[in-house]
Formats: sequence, structure tokens, C-alpha cells
Amino acid sequence: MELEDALQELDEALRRNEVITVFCSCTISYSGRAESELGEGERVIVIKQDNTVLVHQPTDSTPVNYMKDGSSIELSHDDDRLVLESRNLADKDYLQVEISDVVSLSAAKLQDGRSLQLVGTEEDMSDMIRDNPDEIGSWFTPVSREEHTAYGFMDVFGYDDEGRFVIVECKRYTAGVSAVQQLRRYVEKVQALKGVGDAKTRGVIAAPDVASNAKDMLQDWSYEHARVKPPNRQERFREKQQSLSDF
Amino acid sequence: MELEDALQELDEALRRNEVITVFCSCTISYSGRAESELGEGERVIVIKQDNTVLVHQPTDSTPVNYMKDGSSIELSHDDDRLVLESRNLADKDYLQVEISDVVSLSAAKLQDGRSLQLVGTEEDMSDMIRDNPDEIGSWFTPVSREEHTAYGFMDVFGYDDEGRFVIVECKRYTAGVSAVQQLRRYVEKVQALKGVGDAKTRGVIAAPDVASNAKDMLQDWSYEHARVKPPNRQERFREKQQSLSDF
DNA sequence: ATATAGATCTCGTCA
DNA sequence: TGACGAGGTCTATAT
Repeated sequence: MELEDALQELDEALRRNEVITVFCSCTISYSGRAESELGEGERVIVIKQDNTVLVHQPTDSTPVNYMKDGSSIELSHDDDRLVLESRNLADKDYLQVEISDVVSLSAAKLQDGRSLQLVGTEEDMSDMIRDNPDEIGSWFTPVSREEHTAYGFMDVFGYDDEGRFVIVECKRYTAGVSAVQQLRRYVEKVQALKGVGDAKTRGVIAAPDVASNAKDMLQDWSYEHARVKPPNRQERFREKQQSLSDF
Repeated sequence: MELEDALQELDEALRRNEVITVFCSCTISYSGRAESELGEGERVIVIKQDNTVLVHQPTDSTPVNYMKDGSSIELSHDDDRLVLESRNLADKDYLQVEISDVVSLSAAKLQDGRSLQLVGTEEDMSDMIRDNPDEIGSWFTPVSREEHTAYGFMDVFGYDDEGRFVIVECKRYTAGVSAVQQLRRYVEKVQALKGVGDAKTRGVIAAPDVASNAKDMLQDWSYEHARVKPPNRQERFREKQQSLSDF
């Protein structure tokens, strides 16, 4: 494909605010929050309708370079290269793509008002625990969930059969040291604000497993591990569908 | 574009292991580590040479659905829909794309052996501190950097003018409570292993700024904040270029 | 605007 | 393989 033609098609597609994909050979420079260089190679460039720019190599799931939405995009023609420059003032980011050869170019205005419906997140896990406190223990009575309080951001908060505060931190996968540290922060905050010397505040990690080092920390701080698996997603999904069909 | 033709082109491109982009109208179901549904809409689907699948809506920088490399991909034809199914055994992930209309399809085998050269990361910041310990204070003598030791992963480790251990945690941006907590973990570990009752181990956050709550935590545990900006990237980049041109 | 935490995080690295 | 931490993280949410 001739660079001249590519330039014109790109320019028109940008003007029409279309989604664009370009198969091309290029080099890339990035400067802003960090600096990067990428030598000559064949990539796919995706430009979206909000001026998001993604540069993808032929493998790997993450873009090798990118610009976030709201960036400016300028085209120019430098000798035998097509140059695409993008600037983002908020991040002080600058991306330059020097295209030496365009294999193919596609562009179209796309309509998509739908947004993703996702279930099986940590939030769903704390929902499940609130609805089934026995997942923690028969002694546990939940009070609130996912609350941003002065004490911190606790997944589930409640009390035990002796009236002690209980803080539950949920993790969908094996909990590591940072999860225990996170729990510790909340427990200490509650402990401090609710008056020291009172009954101990209990800390619980609700997760399918706890890493070895993290287990040691749990013991050191006398926190507990409730072996809880994330909600059975297929079931939860059916629930969601049922409740939607009620309307 | 006829679905029959699209099916054949897709099939051949997959067989040839090409990078593919498809502008299309589709619905998407995902099931695995979580569950998601996405109703009918126009998107760009990118299939890479390692069978990575990305589904991009017309805006936003992150894919609305995706499958990681090494997934299987199967095509089929269900009434008036083209169905793409991808499975990843490792993650037990399953993605189904039902395509009702193909706007355009591009495919090409791409060659790209280059990898990104990135500078200006936290690693560079700890490099800078090791080379310029005055950034922390004239009292600081660094010993090691980015070391995975029995004491933990410490960004910079050293001692002060009175022989006390010093642990430095670097953050490129405003350090929050979790950064202080991270520092605390390392300090306590060193304190415990090196024998309690000895001189206090000093903890230092090296960052351009510290969030308000995190400042309180610093005070509580008598840790310090060294106001350090990440290395000037443009300068650092020039250095790198100069050193490369020496060869 | 700042702060906090999750993510189908991804990716590298080291034990 | 598991664990741990960084990321040009990105994204959503709350203050």
C-alpha cells in the first residue's frame, strides 16, 4: 500500500472519528511518565474513537505501547515515512510512530452502547459472605459490607458471639502477605478508635488458601483463615439472569 | 461481507497463524475466573499469532474481553452466526464470540523480533539512590539494591552514620498507606532477625510526596520521608544513548 | 483533584 | 510451580 494513500485514508478516518487498524512496519518512541524505544518491526496499530492508541506486537496480550483516551493525534509525512504523533497533556505523554510500510488499513465507525456484565468478583464474594455468614463461622454476624468508613475500607464487618468486632478481608485467590498486612491495617485502626483494652478485634482472611509466609503472619497476629471459595460463578450467573427476567 | 466468506478467511488465517483483526457486530460470553456477558454491539476483535484474543469496544484502552496466549481457537457456523470459541486449560477460561455481521477482516503474518527498551522505572530510581545516597541524607551509606534476601525484597538497604540498619522503599509517585505498610513489613522483619533490643532499624520512604494518612502512619512508627523525585527521564535517556554509542 | 483498592489484572523474577 | 512486587499499570469509587 502506498504511504500517500495510507496517509489520506488515515486522515479521513481520523476526521470521521472511526476505529482504525493498521498493519504496518514501524518504529516507536515514547516519552512521558517513562521513556521507551522500539526498533523496526511489524505491528498492528489500533486507533479508537476516543483517540486511544494501541500498538500491538504479533504476540502477547498487552500493547507494547499505547496512549490513553483523550490524546491528540497528528499525522505528517517525513520523507519516506508516515509519522503519527500523539500527545496527552494530562500525563505529559508523547508517542511517535514512524511507519515505513503499510500492509493494510481498515476503518469503520462502530456503534456499541453495551457495557460488560461481570460477576464473580471480590465484591460478589463479600456479598456471599454477608448472605451466608456460616462461611466464616457459626459465631459470625455480619453488619456491613464494602463500606468506606473512618476505620478503612473493609470487605465485611461484623461481630462474634461474644460481641467482639470482626473484620473480614476477602481474596478470590491465595492470600499473600500483603492481604494479611491489609487486614492488619484495618484491625489496628478499629482497635485504636474503639478503645484499647477492650476485647480484641478479630481479623479474618476469607480466601481459598493462604500462602506459607502469610500463614506465619496470621499466626503472629492471631488472625484467622476461613477457607472460602469464591461464589460458584455459574450458579451466581443463573441467579442474575433469573432476577433480570423477573422484570 | 458474507459470513461464509468471513468464516473461510478466518479459518485460513488461523491456519497460517496470522494476526487477524475483525470489525464486526457480535455478542460475547466469558466463563472462567469470572463470568461475563456482553450484548450485541460493534467491536474490533484482534487475534494474535500466539492465539491471544482481544475484543475491543470503540472506546477505552482496555479490552472488554480477552483470552491469554496459548488458548485454543475453534470456529463454527450456527444458523446465521459465525461462532468463535476459545479455551484456555490453564485458567479454565472459556470465551465465546457470536458474530452476526462482519464489516471487514484483515490478516497478515507479522515479523517482529524487537522488544521494548524502557527506562524511568522504580528500578532506575533505586539505582539513582545507590549512586547518590545524599538523596536520602548525608548520613546514609547504601549497601545493596533490589535484593531478594531473607529479610525481604528491599529497594535499597544500607546503614546510617551510627551503624543502624536503614531500609529504603522507593515510590515513583505519592506514597500511600500501603507503601508505608510495605516498608513496615521489611523493617519489622530485619528488626526481628537482627535481634531486638539493638539499635532501631530506620525506615525511609523515598518518594516525591506522601499522602496525608500515610504521613500519620510514618509518624506513628517513626519512619522518615526523603523527598526524592524519580530520575529526570530525558537526561537519563540521553545517558543511555550515549553509553550505547560508545560501542 | 486525591486517595484507596480491585483486576478474568499482566508480566517478570526468584526461590 | 508458587510467591511476591512493579506497572507508562487501568479502572471504579469515595471523599
